[in-house]
Amino acid sequence: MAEREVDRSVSQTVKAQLALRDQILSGALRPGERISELQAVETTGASRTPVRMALVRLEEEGLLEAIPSGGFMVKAFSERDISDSIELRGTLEGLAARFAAERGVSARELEPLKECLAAIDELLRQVPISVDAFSSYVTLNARFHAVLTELSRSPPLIRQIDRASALPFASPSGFVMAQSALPEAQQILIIAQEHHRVVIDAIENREGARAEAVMREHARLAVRNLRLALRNRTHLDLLPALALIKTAND
Amino acid sequence: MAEREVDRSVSQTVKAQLALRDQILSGALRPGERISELQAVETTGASRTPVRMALVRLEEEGLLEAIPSGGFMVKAFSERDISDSIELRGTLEGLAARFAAERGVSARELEPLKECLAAIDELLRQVPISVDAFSSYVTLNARFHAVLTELSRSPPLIRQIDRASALPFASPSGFVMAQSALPEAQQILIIAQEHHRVVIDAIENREGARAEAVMREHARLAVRNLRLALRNRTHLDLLPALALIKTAND
DNA sequence: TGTATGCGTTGTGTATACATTATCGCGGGA
DNA sequence: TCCCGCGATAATGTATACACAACGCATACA
Repeated sequence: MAEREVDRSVSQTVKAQLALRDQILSGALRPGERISELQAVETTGASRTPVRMALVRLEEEGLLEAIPSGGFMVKAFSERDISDSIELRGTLEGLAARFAAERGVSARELEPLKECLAAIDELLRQVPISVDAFSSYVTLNARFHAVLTELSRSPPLIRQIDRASALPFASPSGFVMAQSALPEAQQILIIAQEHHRVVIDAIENREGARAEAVMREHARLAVRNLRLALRNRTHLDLLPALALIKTAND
Repeated sequence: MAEREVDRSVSQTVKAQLALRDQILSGALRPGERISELQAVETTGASRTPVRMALVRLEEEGLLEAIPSGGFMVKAFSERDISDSIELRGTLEGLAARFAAERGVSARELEPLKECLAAIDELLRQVPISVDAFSSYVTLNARFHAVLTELSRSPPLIRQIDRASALPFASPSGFVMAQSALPEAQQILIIAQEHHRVVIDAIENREGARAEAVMREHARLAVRNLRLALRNRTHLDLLPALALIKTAND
Protein backbone atom coordinates (compact mmCIF):
# COMPACT_ATOMS: atom_id res chain seq x y z
CA MET A 1 0.00 0.00 0.00
CA ALA A 2 1.01 3.57 -0.54
CA GLU A 3 1.43 6.32 2.01
CA ARG A 4 -2.04 5.85 3.45
CA GLU A 5 -1.91 6.55 7.15
CA VAL A 6 -3.43 3.78 9.18
CA ASP A 7 -4.75 4.34 12.67
CA ARG A 8 -4.33 0.99 14.33
CA SER A 9 -5.96 1.96 17.61
CA VAL A 10 -9.44 1.17 16.29
CA SER A 11 -10.49 -1.10 13.49
CA GLN A 12 -10.88 0.49 10.10
CA THR A 13 -14.45 -0.78 9.96
CA VAL A 14 -15.43 1.03 13.13
CA LYS A 15 -13.59 4.14 12.07
CA ALA A 16 -15.41 4.19 8.75
CA GLN A 17 -18.75 3.54 10.43
CA LEU A 18 -18.30 6.42 12.85
CA ALA A 19 -17.08 8.78 10.15
CA LEU A 20 -19.98 7.96 7.83
CA ARG A 21 -22.56 8.22 10.59
CA ASP A 22 -21.14 11.58 11.45
CA GLN A 23 -21.39 12.72 7.85
CA ILE A 24 -25.00 11.62 7.69
CA LEU A 25 -26.07 13.18 10.98
CA SER A 26 -24.20 16.40 10.31
CA GLY A 27 -26.09 16.74 7.06
CA ALA A 28 -23.01 16.59 4.87
CA LEU A 29 -24.85 13.82 3.05
CA ARG A 30 -28.41 14.79 2.25
CA PRO A 31 -31.38 12.42 2.66
CA GLY A 32 -32.02 10.48 -0.53
CA GLU A 33 -28.49 11.09 -1.71
CA ARG A 34 -26.63 8.10 -3.00
CA ILE A 35 -23.50 7.23 -1.06
CA SER A 36 -20.56 6.48 -3.29
CA GLU A 37 -18.16 3.89 -1.95
CA LEU A 38 -15.25 5.55 -3.66
CA GLN A 39 -16.08 8.88 -2.15
CA ALA A 40 -16.56 7.26 1.26
CA VAL A 41 -13.15 5.64 0.90
CA GLU A 42 -11.60 9.07 0.36
CA THR A 43 -13.39 10.81 3.22
CA THR A 44 -12.95 8.04 5.77
CA GLY A 45 -9.42 6.97 4.93
CA ALA A 46 -10.33 3.29 5.08
CA SER A 47 -10.30 1.04 2.06
CA ARG A 48 -13.31 -0.41 0.31
CA THR A 49 -13.72 -3.58 2.34
CA PRO A 50 -14.19 -1.92 5.75
CA VAL A 51 -16.23 0.84 4.13
CA ARG A 52 -18.60 -1.75 2.74
CA MET A 53 -18.89 -3.43 6.11
CA ALA A 54 -19.67 -0.06 7.65
CA LEU A 55 -22.32 0.60 5.00
CA VAL A 56 -24.00 -2.72 5.70
CA ARG A 57 -24.03 -1.96 9.42
CA LEU A 58 -25.44 1.51 8.87
CA GLU A 59 -28.13 0.02 6.69
CA GLU A 60 -29.08 -2.39 9.46
CA GLU A 61 -29.04 0.54 11.86
CA GLY A 62 -31.62 2.25 9.71
CA LEU A 63 -29.59 5.25 8.61
CA LEU A 64 -29.07 3.93 5.10
CA GLU A 65 -31.29 2.23 2.61
CA ALA A 66 -30.13 -0.31 0.05
CA ILE A 67 -30.77 0.67 -3.56
CA PRO A 68 -32.14 -2.32 -5.49
CA SER A 69 -29.75 -1.80 -8.36
CA GLY A 70 -26.85 -1.68 -5.92
CA GLY A 71 -25.31 0.68 -3.45
CA PHE A 72 -26.84 2.64 -0.62
CA MET A 73 -28.55 5.96 -0.11
CA VAL A 74 -29.17 8.09 2.96
CA LYS A 75 -32.59 7.30 4.34
CA ALA A 76 -35.15 10.07 4.48
CA PHE A 77 -37.73 10.27 7.24
CA SER A 78 -41.11 11.91 7.35
CA GLU A 79 -42.45 13.66 10.41
CA ARG A 80 -44.75 10.69 10.89
CA ASP A 81 -41.80 8.32 10.83
CA ILE A 82 -40.22 10.31 13.59
CA SER A 83 -43.21 10.43 15.88
CA ASP A 84 -43.84 6.73 15.26
CA SER A 85 -40.25 5.95 16.18
CA ILE A 86 -40.58 7.80 19.43
CA GLU A 87 -43.83 6.06 20.28
CA LEU A 88 -42.27 2.75 19.33
CA ARG A 89 -39.39 3.39 21.63
CA GLY A 90 -41.77 4.39 24.41
CA THR A 91 -43.66 1.16 23.97
CA LEU A 92 -40.48 -0.87 24.22
CA GLU A 93 -39.32 1.05 27.26
CA GLY A 94 -42.74 0.51 28.77
CA LEU A 95 -42.24 -3.21 28.37
CA ALA A 96 -38.80 -2.89 29.93
CA ALA A 97 -40.24 -1.04 32.91
CA ARG A 98 -42.90 -3.70 33.31
CA PHE A 99 -40.35 -6.49 33.17
CA ALA A 100 -38.24 -4.70 35.75
CA ALA A 101 -41.23 -4.27 38.05
CA GLU A 102 -42.52 -7.82 37.64
CA ARG A 103 -39.18 -9.49 37.94
CA GLY A 104 -38.12 -7.45 40.89
CA VAL A 105 -35.21 -5.09 41.30
CA SER A 106 -33.10 -4.82 44.43
CA ALA A 107 -32.66 -1.50 46.18
CA ARG A 108 -29.02 -1.56 45.20
CA GLU A 109 -29.84 -1.90 41.51
CA LEU A 110 -32.28 0.97 41.77
CA GLU A 111 -29.61 3.21 43.19
CA PRO A 112 -28.10 4.46 39.88
CA LEU A 113 -31.59 5.40 38.72
CA LYS A 114 -32.23 7.44 41.83
CA GLU A 115 -28.87 9.10 41.45
CA CYS A 116 -29.80 10.23 37.96
CA LEU A 117 -33.09 11.48 39.26
CA ALA A 118 -31.44 13.51 42.00
CA ALA A 119 -28.79 14.91 39.68
CA ILE A 120 -31.44 16.03 37.21
CA ASP A 121 -33.48 17.59 40.02
CA GLU A 122 -30.41 19.55 40.95
CA LEU A 123 -29.97 20.82 37.40
CA LEU A 124 -33.59 21.83 36.99
CA ARG A 125 -33.39 24.01 40.06
CA GLN A 126 -31.71 26.64 37.91
CA VAL A 127 -34.12 29.02 36.18
CA PRO A 128 -33.43 29.46 33.37
CA ILE A 129 -31.25 26.48 32.82
CA SER A 130 -27.77 27.20 31.46
CA VAL A 131 -26.41 25.73 28.27
CA ASP A 132 -23.88 23.64 30.15
CA ALA A 133 -26.52 22.37 32.54
CA PHE A 134 -28.75 21.48 29.64
CA SER A 135 -25.96 19.48 28.10
CA SER A 136 -25.54 17.61 31.38
CA TYR A 137 -29.27 17.06 31.43
CA VAL A 138 -29.21 15.40 28.01
CA THR A 139 -26.49 13.01 29.18
CA LEU A 140 -28.18 12.23 32.47
CA ASN A 141 -31.53 11.67 30.84
CA ALA A 142 -30.03 9.26 28.31
CA ARG A 143 -28.34 7.46 31.18
CA PHE A 144 -31.60 7.19 33.10
CA HIS A 145 -33.28 5.54 30.14
CA ALA A 146 -30.33 3.25 29.50
CA VAL A 147 -30.22 2.07 33.12
CA LEU A 148 -33.97 1.54 33.17
CA THR A 149 -33.69 -0.55 30.02
CA GLU A 150 -31.00 -2.69 31.60
CA LEU A 151 -33.19 -3.37 34.62
CA SER A 152 -35.55 -5.38 32.43
CA ARG A 153 -32.88 -8.10 32.46
CA SER A 154 -34.08 -9.11 29.02
CA PRO A 155 -31.27 -9.25 26.46
CA PRO A 156 -33.64 -9.48 23.48
CA LEU A 157 -35.59 -6.44 24.65
CA ILE A 158 -32.46 -4.45 25.47
CA ARG A 159 -31.12 -5.23 22.06
CA GLN A 160 -34.32 -4.11 20.39
CA ILE A 161 -34.42 -0.86 22.34
CA ASP A 162 -30.85 -0.15 21.35
CA ARG A 163 -31.78 -0.70 17.75
CA ALA A 164 -34.80 1.56 18.07
CA SER A 165 -32.58 4.27 19.53
CA ALA A 166 -30.13 4.10 16.67
CA LEU A 167 -32.37 6.52 14.84
CA PRO A 168 -31.14 9.69 16.48
CA PHE A 169 -34.52 11.35 16.85
CA ALA A 170 -35.81 8.29 18.72
CA SER A 171 -33.02 8.38 21.27
CA PRO A 172 -33.63 9.95 24.67
CA SER A 173 -31.09 12.68 23.97
CA GLY A 174 -32.59 13.23 20.53
CA PHE A 175 -36.08 14.12 21.58
CA VAL A 176 -35.00 16.03 24.64
CA MET A 177 -33.02 18.26 22.34
CA ALA A 178 -35.99 18.66 20.05
CA GLN A 179 -38.26 19.58 22.92
CA SER A 180 -35.79 22.15 24.12
CA ALA A 181 -36.75 24.20 21.08
CA LEU A 182 -40.04 24.97 22.79
CA PRO A 183 -40.44 28.05 24.97
CA GLU A 184 -41.94 25.99 27.76
CA ALA A 185 -38.97 23.61 27.65
CA GLN A 186 -38.12 23.77 31.30
CA GLN A 187 -41.72 23.05 32.25
CA ILE A 188 -41.62 19.98 30.02
CA LEU A 189 -38.46 18.71 31.61
CA ILE A 190 -40.06 19.02 35.03
CA ILE A 191 -43.02 16.94 33.91
CA ALA A 192 -40.66 14.37 32.42
CA GLN A 193 -38.89 14.25 35.73
CA GLU A 194 -42.21 13.52 37.40
CA HIS A 195 -42.61 10.54 35.07
CA HIS A 196 -39.19 9.33 36.05
CA ARG A 197 -40.16 9.54 39.68
CA VAL A 198 -43.36 7.57 39.14
CA VAL A 199 -41.67 4.81 37.19
CA ILE A 200 -39.12 4.28 39.94
CA ASP A 201 -41.89 4.14 42.50
CA ALA A 202 -43.86 1.66 40.41
CA ILE A 203 -40.85 -0.59 39.99
CA GLU A 204 -40.11 -0.47 43.70
CA ASN A 205 -43.68 -1.51 44.47
CA ARG A 206 -43.65 -4.12 41.70
CA GLU A 207 -46.55 -2.53 39.88
CA GLY A 208 -45.80 -3.65 36.34
CA ALA A 209 -48.84 -2.17 34.68
CA ARG A 210 -48.28 1.24 36.23
CA ALA A 211 -44.60 1.27 35.34
CA GLU A 212 -45.45 0.42 31.76
CA ALA A 213 -48.22 2.99 31.52
CA VAL A 214 -46.10 5.88 32.72
CA MET A 215 -43.32 5.13 30.26
CA ARG A 216 -45.78 5.07 27.40
CA GLU A 217 -47.30 8.32 28.58
CA HIS A 218 -43.79 9.72 28.78
CA ALA A 219 -43.25 8.93 25.11
CA ARG A 220 -46.64 10.22 24.05
CA LEU A 221 -45.86 13.52 25.71
CA ALA A 222 -42.56 13.61 23.85
CA VAL A 223 -44.40 13.02 20.57
CA ARG A 224 -46.80 15.86 21.23
CA ASN A 225 -44.00 18.22 22.13
CA LEU A 226 -41.90 17.23 19.17
CA ARG A 227 -44.83 18.01 16.88
CA LEU A 228 -45.15 21.42 18.48
CA ALA A 229 -41.42 22.00 18.19
CA LEU A 230 -41.51 21.11 14.51
CA ARG A 231 -44.28 23.68 14.00
CA ASN A 232 -42.32 26.63 15.28
CA ARG A 233 -38.88 25.77 14.00
CA THR A 234 -37.06 28.36 16.00
CA HIS A 235 -34.14 26.73 17.74
CA LEU A 236 -34.58 23.37 16.12
CA ASP A 237 -31.05 23.43 14.76
CA LEU A 238 -30.20 21.99 18.15
CA LEU A 239 -31.28 18.65 16.78
CA PRO A 240 -28.59 17.30 14.50
CA ALA A 241 -30.86 14.53 13.30
CA LEU A 242 -32.96 17.16 11.61
CA ALA A 243 -30.78 16.55 8.59
CA LEU A 244 -32.60 13.24 8.08
CA ILE A 245 -36.07 14.71 7.76
CA LYS A 246 -37.56 14.71 4.31
CA THR A 247 -37.99 18.20 2.98
CA ALA A 248 -41.16 17.22 1.22
CA ASN A 249 -43.31 15.59 3.87
CA ASP A 250 -45.78 12.92 2.92
CA MET B 1 -10.31 -17.65 -10.20
CA ALA B 2 -10.26 -21.39 -10.58
CA GLU B 3 -13.06 -23.72 -11.53
CA ARG B 4 -15.37 -22.38 -8.83
CA GLU B 5 -18.93 -22.60 -10.10
CA VAL B 6 -20.75 -19.31 -9.77
CA ASP B 7 -24.51 -19.06 -9.67
CA ARG B 8 -25.23 -15.68 -11.16
CA SER B 9 -28.97 -15.73 -10.57
CA VAL B 10 -28.63 -14.36 -7.05
CA SER B 11 -25.89 -12.33 -5.49
CA GLN B 12 -23.17 -14.26 -3.72
CA THR B 13 -23.85 -12.30 -0.58
CA VAL B 14 -27.47 -13.36 -0.45
CA LYS B 15 -26.58 -16.92 -1.32
CA ALA B 16 -24.04 -17.07 1.48
CA GLN B 17 -26.45 -15.49 3.93
CA LEU B 18 -29.18 -18.01 3.13
CA ALA B 19 -26.81 -20.92 3.27
CA LEU B 20 -25.34 -19.87 6.60
CA ARG B 21 -28.74 -19.17 8.10
CA ASP B 22 -29.81 -22.60 7.01
CA GLN B 23 -26.79 -24.19 8.60
CA ILE B 24 -27.49 -22.38 11.85
CA LEU B 25 -31.21 -23.18 11.97
CA SER B 26 -30.71 -26.78 10.94
CA GLY B 27 -28.33 -27.21 13.83
CA ALA B 28 -25.34 -28.02 11.66
CA LEU B 29 -23.62 -25.24 13.57
CA ARG B 30 -24.16 -25.53 17.29
CA PRO B 31 -24.92 -22.57 19.57
CA GLY B 32 -21.73 -21.08 20.93
CA GLU B 33 -19.71 -22.59 18.14
CA ARG B 34 -17.30 -20.29 16.39
CA ILE B 35 -17.97 -19.80 12.72
CA SER B 36 -14.85 -20.03 10.62
CA GLU B 37 -14.83 -17.82 7.57
CA LEU B 38 -12.70 -20.28 5.68
CA GLN B 39 -15.08 -23.11 6.43
CA ALA B 40 -18.05 -20.92 5.48
CA VAL B 41 -16.35 -20.13 2.19
CA GLU B 42 -16.10 -23.84 1.44
CA THR B 43 -19.67 -24.72 2.41
CA THR B 44 -21.34 -21.75 0.74
CA GLY B 45 -19.27 -21.57 -2.43
CA ALA B 46 -18.91 -17.81 -2.17
CA SER B 47 -15.62 -16.08 -1.52
CA ARG B 48 -14.59 -14.34 1.67
CA THR B 49 -15.94 -10.88 0.91
CA PRO B 50 -19.60 -11.87 0.44
CA VAL B 51 -19.28 -14.35 3.29
CA ARG B 52 -18.13 -11.57 5.56
CA MET B 53 -21.03 -9.36 4.47
CA ALA B 54 -23.39 -12.23 5.18
CA LEU B 55 -21.86 -12.71 8.63
CA VAL B 56 -22.31 -9.04 9.46
CA ARG B 57 -25.94 -9.20 8.35
CA LEU B 58 -26.59 -12.35 10.37
CA GLU B 59 -25.05 -10.68 13.38
CA GLU B 60 -27.41 -7.73 12.98
CA GLU B 61 -30.25 -10.20 12.55
CA GLY B 62 -29.38 -11.64 15.92
CA LEU B 63 -28.38 -15.13 14.86
CA LEU B 64 -24.68 -14.52 15.34
CA GLU B 65 -22.65 -12.80 18.00
CA ALA B 66 -19.36 -10.99 17.43
CA ILE B 67 -16.40 -12.37 19.33
CA PRO B 68 -14.34 -9.54 20.84
CA SER B 69 -11.08 -10.99 19.64
CA GLY B 70 -12.51 -11.26 16.15
CA GLY B 71 -14.89 -13.46 14.20
CA PHE B 72 -18.40 -14.62 15.00
CA MET B 73 -20.11 -17.38 16.92
CA VAL B 74 -23.60 -18.82 16.77
CA LYS B 75 -25.76 -17.13 19.37
CA ALA B 76 -27.28 -19.24 22.10
CA PHE B 77 -30.69 -18.46 23.57
CA SER B 78 -32.18 -19.31 26.91
CA GLU B 79 -35.80 -20.24 27.36
CA ARG B 80 -36.32 -16.83 28.91
CA ASP B 81 -34.86 -15.16 25.82
CA ILE B 82 -37.37 -17.01 23.73
CA SER B 83 -40.44 -16.15 25.73
CA ASP B 84 -39.28 -12.55 25.98
CA SER B 85 -38.87 -12.41 22.23
CA ILE B 86 -42.39 -13.63 21.71
CA GLU B 87 -43.81 -11.15 24.18
CA LEU B 88 -41.76 -8.42 22.57
CA ARG B 89 -43.16 -9.29 19.21
CA GLY B 90 -46.66 -9.35 20.61
CA THR B 91 -46.16 -5.89 22.06
CA LEU B 92 -45.00 -4.56 18.72
CA GLU B 93 -47.88 -6.21 16.90
CA GLY B 94 -50.21 -4.74 19.49
CA LEU B 95 -48.90 -1.31 18.61
CA ALA B 96 -49.37 -2.11 14.92
CA ALA B 97 -52.97 -3.13 15.54
CA ARG B 98 -53.59 0.05 17.48
CA PHE B 99 -52.10 2.19 14.74
CA ALA B 100 -54.25 0.40 12.18
CA ALA B 101 -57.38 0.96 14.25
CA GLU B 102 -56.64 4.58 15.06
CA ARG B 103 -55.56 5.55 11.59
CA GLY B 104 -58.44 3.81 9.91
CA VAL B 105 -58.42 0.98 7.43
CA SER B 106 -60.72 0.75 4.44
CA ALA B 107 -62.92 -2.28 3.93
CA ARG B 108 -60.89 -3.13 0.86
CA GLU B 109 -57.65 -3.19 2.83
CA LEU B 110 -59.21 -5.41 5.45
CA GLU B 111 -60.19 -7.93 2.80
CA PRO B 112 -56.92 -9.93 2.71
CA LEU B 113 -57.09 -10.28 6.48
CA LYS B 114 -60.60 -11.68 6.33
CA GLU B 115 -59.57 -14.05 3.58
CA CYS B 116 -56.83 -15.45 5.78
CA LEU B 117 -59.31 -15.78 8.60
CA ALA B 118 -61.77 -17.69 6.44
CA ALA B 119 -59.11 -19.94 4.97
CA ILE B 120 -57.86 -20.84 8.43
CA ASP B 121 -61.41 -21.50 9.60
CA GLU B 122 -61.75 -23.91 6.73
CA LEU B 123 -58.58 -25.74 7.70
CA LEU B 124 -59.51 -26.01 11.35
CA ARG B 125 -62.77 -27.71 10.48
CA GLN B 126 -60.79 -30.92 10.03
CA VAL B 127 -60.42 -32.98 13.19
CA PRO B 128 -57.69 -33.97 13.56
CA ILE B 129 -55.89 -31.61 11.27
CA SER B 130 -53.71 -33.24 8.62
CA VAL B 131 -50.03 -32.59 8.21
CA ASP B 132 -50.57 -30.80 4.91
CA ALA B 133 -53.32 -28.68 6.36
CA PHE B 134 -51.12 -27.78 9.29
CA SER B 135 -48.42 -26.66 6.92
CA SER B 136 -50.95 -24.46 5.15
CA TYR B 137 -52.02 -23.15 8.51
CA VAL B 138 -48.49 -22.06 9.35
CA THR B 139 -48.25 -20.15 6.09
CA LEU B 140 -51.65 -18.53 6.43
CA ASN B 141 -51.05 -17.54 10.01
CA ALA B 142 -47.73 -15.91 9.12
CA ARG B 143 -49.52 -14.10 6.31
CA PHE B 144 -52.23 -12.87 8.66
CA HIS B 145 -49.65 -11.37 10.97
CA ALA B 146 -47.69 -9.85 8.12
CA VAL B 147 -50.77 -8.20 6.62
CA LEU B 148 -51.85 -6.90 9.99
CA THR B 149 -48.41 -5.42 10.50
CA GLU B 150 -48.62 -3.67 7.14
CA LEU B 151 -51.94 -2.10 8.06
CA SER B 152 -50.20 0.00 10.69
CA ARG B 153 -48.83 2.09 7.80
CA SER B 154 -45.80 2.79 9.91
CA PRO B 155 -42.54 1.94 8.16
CA PRO B 156 -40.43 2.22 11.34
CA LEU B 157 -42.75 -0.14 13.19
CA ILE B 158 -42.97 -2.59 10.31
CA ARG B 159 -39.22 -2.63 10.10
CA GLN B 160 -38.89 -3.30 13.80
CA ILE B 161 -41.42 -6.11 13.72
CA ASP B 162 -39.56 -7.70 10.83
CA ARG B 163 -36.37 -7.52 12.82
CA ALA B 164 -38.06 -9.02 15.86
CA SER B 165 -39.31 -11.90 13.72
CA ALA B 166 -35.86 -12.66 12.40
CA LEU B 167 -35.36 -14.81 15.45
CA PRO B 168 -37.17 -17.88 14.22
CA PHE B 169 -38.89 -18.71 17.47
CA ALA B 170 -40.36 -15.20 17.60
CA SER B 171 -41.91 -15.48 14.14
CA PRO B 172 -45.59 -16.36 13.80
CA SER B 173 -44.74 -19.64 12.09
CA GLY B 174 -42.13 -20.37 14.74
CA PHE B 175 -44.34 -20.35 17.73
CA VAL B 176 -47.25 -21.97 15.97
CA MET B 177 -44.97 -24.88 15.25
CA ALA B 178 -43.83 -24.97 18.85
CA GLN B 179 -47.40 -24.96 20.12
CA SER B 180 -48.29 -27.78 17.81
CA ALA B 181 -46.20 -30.01 20.03
CA LEU B 182 -48.94 -29.82 22.64
CA PRO B 183 -51.74 -32.39 22.73
CA GLU B 184 -54.37 -29.67 22.84
CA ALA B 185 -52.84 -28.02 19.78
CA GLN B 186 -56.03 -27.80 17.77
CA GLN B 187 -57.85 -26.21 20.68
CA ILE B 188 -55.11 -23.60 20.90
CA LEU B 189 -55.35 -22.78 17.24
CA ILE B 190 -59.08 -22.24 17.61
CA ILE B 191 -58.52 -19.78 20.44
CA ALA B 192 -55.86 -18.02 18.36
CA GLN B 193 -58.39 -17.77 15.56
CA GLU B 194 -60.78 -16.12 17.99
CA HIS B 195 -58.11 -13.51 18.72
CA HIS B 196 -57.74 -12.90 15.02
CA ARG B 197 -61.45 -12.36 14.74
CA VAL B 198 -61.51 -9.88 17.60
CA VAL B 199 -58.61 -7.85 16.28
CA ILE B 200 -60.28 -7.46 12.90
CA ASP B 201 -63.47 -6.37 14.60
CA ALA B 202 -61.61 -3.88 16.78
CA ILE B 203 -59.83 -2.39 13.79
CA GLU B 204 -63.08 -2.10 11.86
CA ASN B 205 -64.66 -0.24 14.75
CA ARG B 206 -61.55 1.87 15.27
CA GLU B 207 -61.07 0.64 18.83
CA GLY B 208 -57.33 1.04 19.16
CA ALA B 209 -57.00 0.00 22.75
CA ARG B 210 -59.00 -3.18 22.22
CA ALA B 211 -57.04 -4.11 19.10
CA GLU B 212 -53.80 -3.65 20.97
CA ALA B 213 -54.96 -5.58 24.02
CA VAL B 214 -56.02 -8.64 22.08
CA MET B 215 -52.73 -8.87 20.20
CA ARG B 216 -50.82 -8.72 23.43
CA GLU B 217 -53.04 -11.36 24.95
CA HIS B 218 -52.46 -13.42 21.81
CA ALA B 219 -48.73 -13.31 22.44
CA ARG B 220 -49.03 -14.01 26.14
CA LEU B 221 -51.03 -17.11 25.34
CA ALA B 222 -48.32 -18.15 22.93
CA VAL B 223 -45.71 -17.69 25.64
CA ARG B 224 -47.65 -19.85 28.07
CA ASN B 225 -48.12 -22.56 25.52
CA LEU B 226 -44.53 -22.50 24.41
CA ARG B 227 -43.47 -22.97 28.02
CA LEU B 228 -45.76 -25.97 28.28
CA ALA B 229 -44.47 -27.35 25.02
CA LEU B 230 -40.89 -27.02 26.20
CA ARG B 231 -41.82 -29.00 29.34
CA ASN B 232 -43.01 -32.07 27.52
CA ARG B 233 -40.59 -32.16 24.64
CA THR B 234 -42.44 -34.76 22.65
CA HIS B 235 -42.84 -33.50 19.13
CA LEU B 236 -40.73 -30.44 19.57
CA ASP B 237 -38.41 -31.42 16.76
CA LEU B 238 -40.99 -29.69 14.60
CA LEU B 239 -39.34 -26.45 15.59
CA PRO B 240 -36.12 -26.03 13.68
CA ALA B 241 -35.11 -23.07 15.79
CA LEU B 242 -34.74 -25.44 18.70
CA ALA B 243 -31.14 -25.74 17.60
CA LEU B 244 -30.55 -22.26 18.98
CA ILE B 245 -31.63 -23.00 22.51
CA LYS B 246 -28.87 -23.22 25.08
CA THR B 247 -28.52 -26.70 26.43
CA ALA B 248 -27.62 -25.32 29.84
CA ASN B 249 -30.37 -22.87 30.68
CA ASP B 250 -29.66 -19.93 32.93
C1' DT C 1 6.64 -32.07 36.92
C1' DG C 2 4.94 -27.66 36.20
C1' DT C 3 5.40 -23.36 34.13
C1' DA C 4 6.97 -20.06 30.97
C1' DT C 5 8.54 -18.68 26.65
C1' DG C 6 9.06 -18.85 21.79
C1' DC C 7 7.87 -20.37 17.42
C1' DG C 8 4.62 -22.02 14.13
C1' DT C 9 0.12 -22.31 12.38
C1' DT C 10 -4.34 -20.73 11.72
C1' DG C 11 -7.60 -17.18 10.96
C1' DT C 12 -9.22 -12.62 10.78
C1' DG C 13 -8.55 -7.56 9.16
C1' DT C 14 -7.37 -4.97 5.28
C1' DA C 15 -6.19 -3.64 0.68
C1' DT C 16 -6.57 -3.97 -4.08
C1' DA C 17 -7.19 -6.07 -8.61
C1' DC C 18 -10.60 -7.94 -11.61
C1' DA C 19 -15.41 -8.82 -13.39
C1' DT C 20 -19.85 -7.32 -14.20
C1' DT C 21 -23.59 -4.50 -14.20
C1' DA C 22 -25.99 0.01 -14.28
C1' DT C 23 -26.22 4.58 -15.93
C1' DC C 24 -25.71 8.30 -18.90
C1' DG C 25 -24.88 10.44 -23.21
C1' DC C 26 -24.65 10.46 -28.00
C1' DG C 27 -26.09 9.43 -32.48
C1' DG C 28 -29.10 7.63 -35.85
C1' DG C 29 -33.53 6.67 -37.44
C1' DA C 30 -38.60 7.24 -37.52
C1' DT D 1 -38.50 16.43 -32.43
C1' DC D 2 -38.73 12.41 -29.95
C1' DC D 3 -37.52 7.74 -29.12
C1' DC D 4 -34.74 3.76 -29.29
C1' DG D 5 -30.39 1.55 -29.10
C1' DC D 6 -25.63 1.20 -28.54
C1' DG D 7 -21.35 2.25 -26.49
C1' DA D 8 -18.40 4.24 -23.05
C1' DT D 9 -17.66 5.15 -18.36
C1' DA D 10 -18.10 4.75 -13.69
C1' DA D 11 -19.46 2.33 -9.77
C1' DT D 12 -20.66 -1.90 -7.51
C1' DG D 13 -19.97 -7.05 -6.72
C1' DT D 14 -16.50 -10.46 -6.18
C1' DA D 15 -12.14 -12.67 -5.55
C1' DT D 16 -7.75 -13.00 -3.66
C1' DA D 17 -3.28 -11.57 -1.86
C1' DC D 18 -0.97 -9.74 2.03
C1' DA D 19 -0.31 -8.37 6.99
C1' DC D 20 -0.97 -8.98 11.54
C1' DA D 21 -2.73 -10.96 15.67
C1' DA D 22 -4.17 -14.80 18.49
C1' DC D 23 -3.96 -19.39 19.83
C1' DG D 24 -1.68 -23.71 20.64
C1' DC D 25 1.98 -26.68 21.10
C1' DA D 26 6.41 -27.98 22.11
C1' DT D 27 10.52 -27.47 24.44
C1' DA D 28 13.53 -25.90 27.88
C1' DC D 29 14.37 -24.37 32.33
C1' DA D 30 13.28 -24.07 37.24
